[in-house]
This record gives sequence, C-alpha cells and structure tokens, in this order.
Amino acid sequence: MKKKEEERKKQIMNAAFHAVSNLGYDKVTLQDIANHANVSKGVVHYYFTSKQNILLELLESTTSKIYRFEIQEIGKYHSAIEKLQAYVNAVFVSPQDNKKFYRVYLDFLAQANGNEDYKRINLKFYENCWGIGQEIIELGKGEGVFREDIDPLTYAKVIRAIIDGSLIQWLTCDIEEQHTFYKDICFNSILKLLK
Amino acid sequence: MKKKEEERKKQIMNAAFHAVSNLGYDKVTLQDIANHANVSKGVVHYYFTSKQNILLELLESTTSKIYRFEIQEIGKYHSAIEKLQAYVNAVFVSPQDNKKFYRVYLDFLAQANGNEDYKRINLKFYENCWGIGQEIIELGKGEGVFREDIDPLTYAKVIRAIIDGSLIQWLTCDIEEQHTFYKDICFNSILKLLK
Amino acid sequence: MKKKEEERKKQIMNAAFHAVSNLGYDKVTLQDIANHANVSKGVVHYYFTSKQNILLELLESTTSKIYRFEIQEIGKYHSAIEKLQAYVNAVFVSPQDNKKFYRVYLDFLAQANGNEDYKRINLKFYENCWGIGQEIIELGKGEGVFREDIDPLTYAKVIRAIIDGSLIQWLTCDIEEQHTFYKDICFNSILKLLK
Amino acid sequence: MKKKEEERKKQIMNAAFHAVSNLGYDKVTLQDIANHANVSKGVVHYYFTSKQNILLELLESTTSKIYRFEIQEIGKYHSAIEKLQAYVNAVFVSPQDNKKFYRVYLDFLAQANGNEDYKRINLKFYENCWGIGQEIIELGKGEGVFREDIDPLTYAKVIRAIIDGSLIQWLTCDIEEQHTFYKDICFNSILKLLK
DNA sequence: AATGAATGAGTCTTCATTCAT
DNA sequence: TATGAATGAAGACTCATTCAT
Repeated sequence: MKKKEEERKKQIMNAAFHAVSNLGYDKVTLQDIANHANVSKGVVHYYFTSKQNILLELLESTTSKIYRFEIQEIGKYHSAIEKLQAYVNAVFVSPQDNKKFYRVYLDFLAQANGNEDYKRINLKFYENCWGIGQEIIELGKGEGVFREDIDPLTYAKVIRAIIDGSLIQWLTCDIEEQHTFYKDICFNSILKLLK
Repeated sequence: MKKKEEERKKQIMNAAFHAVSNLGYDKVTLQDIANHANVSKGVVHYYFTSKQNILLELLESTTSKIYRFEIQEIGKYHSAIEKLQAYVNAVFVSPQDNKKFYRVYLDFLAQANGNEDYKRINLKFYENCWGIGQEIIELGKGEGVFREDIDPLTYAKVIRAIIDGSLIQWLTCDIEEQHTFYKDICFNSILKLLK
Repeated sequence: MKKKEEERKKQIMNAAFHAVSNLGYDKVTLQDIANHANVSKGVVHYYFTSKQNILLELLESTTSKIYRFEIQEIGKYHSAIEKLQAYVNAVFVSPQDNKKFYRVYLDFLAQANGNEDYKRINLKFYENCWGIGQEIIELGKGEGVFREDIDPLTYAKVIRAIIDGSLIQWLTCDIEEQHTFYKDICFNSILKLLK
Repeated sequence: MKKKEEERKKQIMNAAFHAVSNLGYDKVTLQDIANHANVSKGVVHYYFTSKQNILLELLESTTSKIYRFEIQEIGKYHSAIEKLQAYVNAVFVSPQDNKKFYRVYLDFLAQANGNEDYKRINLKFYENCWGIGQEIIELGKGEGVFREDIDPLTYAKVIRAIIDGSLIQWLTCDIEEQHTFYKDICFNSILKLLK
C-alpha cells in the first residue's frame, strides 16, 4: 500500500508542477492542482498537510529533477569541455521544457526571499550545481584545458550565475528563436572565462 | 494642486515599495500599503485605479530608479574600465539596498512570466541596461582595452546576465558578508570576458 | 446526491425570496440570504456563481411560481366566468402572500428596465399570463358570455394591466383592509370590459 | 441669494433625475449626480443633507411634475371624453419621455414598499391622480356620457390602475412601436368601463 | 481512501459622508 | 460657496482548510 501512496503523491506533485507552471505560484489554487490531477480537492489534503507543504515539496522535487538531469547528461561525456557543453545543454534543454521548468523555478526563487524553507532548499540546489561546476573545472585543470589559477568553487558560482542570468533573460524576453543564441553565449562565455 | 497629487502618489508608491519589499509581491495587501503610507485604505484607491495598477507603476518606477542610478554612477567616470566598475558598483550598492530593491525586482521578474504588461516594462529595462553595456564596450574598444572582435550587443546581454545571475545568487544565499565577494567575481568575470 | 443539491439550492432560493421580500432588492446582501437560510456565507457562493445569478434565478422561480399557481387555480373551474374569478383570486391570494410575492416581483420589474436578462424573464411571464387571459376569453366567447368582437390577445393584455395596476396600487397604499376592495374592482372591471 | 440657491438645487435635482433615469435607483452614485450637474461632489452635499434626501426630493418633484403636466393637459379641454383622452395622452406623452419618467417612477414605486417616506409621497401622488379621475367622471356623469351608477372614487382608482398597468407593461416589453397600441387600449378600456 | 459540502477569514473595491482649504 | 482629498464601513467574492459520509 505504501507504493500506491507514493504513486498518488507523485501524481499530485506532477499536477502541482503543471498547475504552477501554467498559472504561476501565487495564482494557483488547490482546486487547480486537484483538477490537473483529476482527483478531488480532498485527496490533495489527504496526502499533503497544507498547500504550503505541497509547494515546498514541489520546489524540492523540481530542483532535484533539474539536478538529476544535469548529472545524467554530463555523465555521458568524459572530457571537461564536453561535460561543460552537456551541462549547458542540459539547462537549455528545449524552449518548451525550459519555459515550464524555469517558470516554476523562478517563482520559487522569488519566494525564497521571504521564506527560510524555500531558501534552504534552494541553497541545497545551488550547492549541488556548484558541485557540478567544481567537478568540471577540476577535471579541466587536470586535462590542462583550463587555467591553473582559477579557484573551482568561486568559478563554479560564476558559472551558475551566467547560466541562471542567461536563462532568466531568455525567459523574460520570451523570444523562442533566441533559445540557441542564449545557449551559445552562455557556453562561450563560460569557456572563455576558464581558458 | 497638481504638485500635491504627485507627491501623494510618490508617497504611496514608496509605501508600496517597502511593503512589497517586506512582504513579497503576492502577500502584500492594499491595507499593508496604506499602513506603510500612514493613510487610510481609501486613499490608495483614490490615487490608483486598482492594486494591479499600483504594482505596475511600482515595477516601472523601480526599474527606472535602478536604471537612473546606474546611468548617474557611470557618468562620474570617463574610462571604460572605470565605467564598468561603476556600473557593477551601482548594482551592488550595499547589502541593505540590494536586498530591498532586488527582492522587489525579482518578484516582478517572476510575475513577468504570465503578464504581458510586466514583461513589456521589464524588456524596456533590459534594453536600457544593454544600452549601458554597449556604450561601455564601444568605449573600451575605442580605448583599446577591450578586444576588437566582440559584438557590443551580444556582450552587453552577457554582462547583464552575469550581473543578474550574481545578484540573485547572493540574494538567495543571503549571506551578507559575501556581498563584496559577489561584486568582485562579477566585475572580474566581465573584465576577463572583454579583454 | 443530485437530490441533496437540488434541495440545498431550493433552500437558498427560498431564503433569498424572504430576504428580498423583507429588505428589498438593492438592500439585500449575500450575508442576509445566508442568515435567512441558516448557512454560512460560503454556501451561497458554493451553489450560485454570483449574487446576480441568485437574483436571476429568484425572479425566474418567483414568476414561475406565480404562474403555476394561477394555472392550478383556474384549472379547478370550467366556465369562463368562474375561471376569470379564479384567476383574479389567485393573484389576490391573501394580503400576506401578496405583499411578499409582489414586493419581490415589483422590485424585479423595476430592475428589468436596465437589465436584459430580467426583461427576458419578465416578458416570458407576461406571455404566460396573456396566454391565460386568451384562453379564458376564447372560452367565454364560445360560451357566449363575452362579446364576439374582442381580440383575445389585446384584451388579455388589458386584463393583465388591470391586475398588475390594481395590485401595485393596493401594495403601495398599504391598507390591508382594501385587499378585498381591490380584488373586487379588478374582477368587476375586467368582467364589464369583456361583456 | 435665495434665488441662486433655488436654482442650484433645481440644477442638481435635474441632474439626479437624468442620472437615476440612466443608471437606475440603486446604481446611481452621488458622483454620477455631480457629473450630470457638472459640479463637484461636495456641492451636492452642500445643498442636500444626504443621498436619501436627494432621492426623496426627486420622487416628490418627479411625481409632482407628472401631476402638473396631467392637470395642464386636461385643462385644455372641456368635455369629459376630451379630458379623459387628454389625461391618457398626458401619461403616454412619447416613448422617449415615458421611458425616462416612468423608469424613475417605477424605481421609486419599488422602493416605496420598504420606506414610509416614499410611500407617503406616492400616496399623495395617487390621491392627486384619483382627484383627476373623479373630476372627469363627475363631469361625464353631468354631461350624461358616463353611467350614473358609477362611484367616482372607486372608478378613479380603476382608471389609474389601468393607466399604470398599461404603462408598466409597455415599459417592460420595451417595444417602442407598441406605445400607440398601449395608449389606445388604455383609453378604450377606460371609456368602455365608464359608458 | 476518497469525496466534496461547508465554513469563515481575508481581500479588493465602492461610495456616502466629512472636512480642511 | 465650492472643491475634492480623505476616511472607513460595508459588501462581493475567493479559497485553504475541515469534516461528515
């Protein structure tokens, strides 16, 4: 029965993701989430103690999904440059997915300002991303393709800043065709910085 | 009389700024704004047609205030590098101000995803910021301190991405001491990119 | 389950009727209706999309209740004169009921001037009433008790005008004892007109 | 100065009439009235103690205007039948005027149900109208054109009921072309009743 | 486990009324 | 006299949460 419960929660979580993605963090209602999940409003409360609770888990699951995907993608390659390219590609998956995922993510980012729980989850996500950056930088230094004098953690933070900054800019300008443009300047900028 | 009205609107706008900054975009109520302005709820509606209307003007005034400050600061210097430093300094004014201003800005950025009006205002802000970047880059190219082969607009976008990405990261990590750290890596990264 | 919902709506509708009857169309609040129904404010919105919606249904149910009662009463008799008397009696049921029903009806009549939905519902009610008048007139012509040269629809309209005009006059003068007086002059006038 | 005050009040009263006529009794605001009068909101309160007060005076002035016009019109003729025709013609002036005046009147009629002041004013209007009816009936009896056995007051009430009932029916059906139709059946019915 | 009816606190908005100028 | 800025009470409506079934 434990398995069914897990499945139910996943189903609701998924519905919450689409609902927030469509309507925005502050517009979404429990009824919206229930509708997206094709269940009754009561079910949502049965599996989650409160709306706050759902959204918290949603941030957690969203960031962890993003992170796992990044890990998976860079795992397919072996050189630092290839891994870096895979990392950036993983972030800029496709216009459609980026819009869905990062709208939700951006909403939570804004929420994090006034909510310690969100802040904590987001910090964990940052640390994970910095970990990816560090790994690539250290690999590149070992390969001799990146400069020796760069501090891995510091530059890992810069890398993430460039990635987030580019993605948010693309998201806000909302010109689908520029997806590739932003992916490219993001990758090229990071590369130039590390070389 | 016109002047008094302008002043009143500014007072309310200012109250709205602090209210959103303290409570967040979606938590703020008209009563909060009225309280911050030390006026009755009715007054807010007397000067603004709706809550939406206040928030729209708030985004406009906030972004334009940020932009004007940036313009003012880079105007104090004459060389490209100095202007770039002034630009970054203007963004990273002080931990306190950054928190206030960019919390509001980040909230609107998140809203922009689902609201054409916010999107439009934000695009205008981006274009203004890109203009600053382009100006600095072209000056630097003239001075011979920046590479010749860089496209001003493209790199202006990268500059803003790094700035926003760094600031949001600092804001979210919420460690005041790292304010200088983020300002520095932001400036250094941009410089390295352009040289 | 469907039955329970129907009952609930009826209960609220009934509460709305009494609330409007006591307080008047433009004074009544959703809270008043909720109080009359002994339910919470939220319930009213659960069953009706808006206040407008409740009042619309109230006009519909009020006019249809009046009409059904008229039909029922004239159905008890077979001759034209008896039916006419039953018709007038049905309208002038009793001082208490008349006050309740026709106060609500008069309120809606006034609203109909600026509202197409009310106008439409009221027109339907008029047509129903004219139908009753026509039926009685045609029957009376067949029986030879009414003149041959009268146009059924035209006179049906006159009949309703006399009925409404008398009732409104009684309602506005608000002298209970005159209830019988107005019922009598109403019936006698119509009769004299048709003979 | 007394004269100017009177004029001001008249101006506001007139504006109130048009405002209520356009918007309806319960929709009209003091701002609407002020706008129609091209004065500031403050002025309205300067000349009338309250909104209730304006509307009360409006009912009084409206009913008295209707009554004075009826008196004036029947004064132009000398025979009972001509006076009756003039009376009906005065009520059914023109589609445009009827709509304006009787919308306001119907609104007040509805209000009268729950308000003693309105009720009193309206009763006064009824008594005036009954007076007209009685006068015509007595004249007709004297002329020998009306039956001898009719009670003037009773039939005066019937006359007014037919007039109001017809006018309200025309107003609610809202078919301009039927204005003449209703005027005719109204006059013919009354005539048939009295002969 | 699941439903959805019921609750009522909270929010935006309107507007009569007051009052300083 | 006249203005219109300011107030705050009141009302429609939303929605998270509870709970009986």
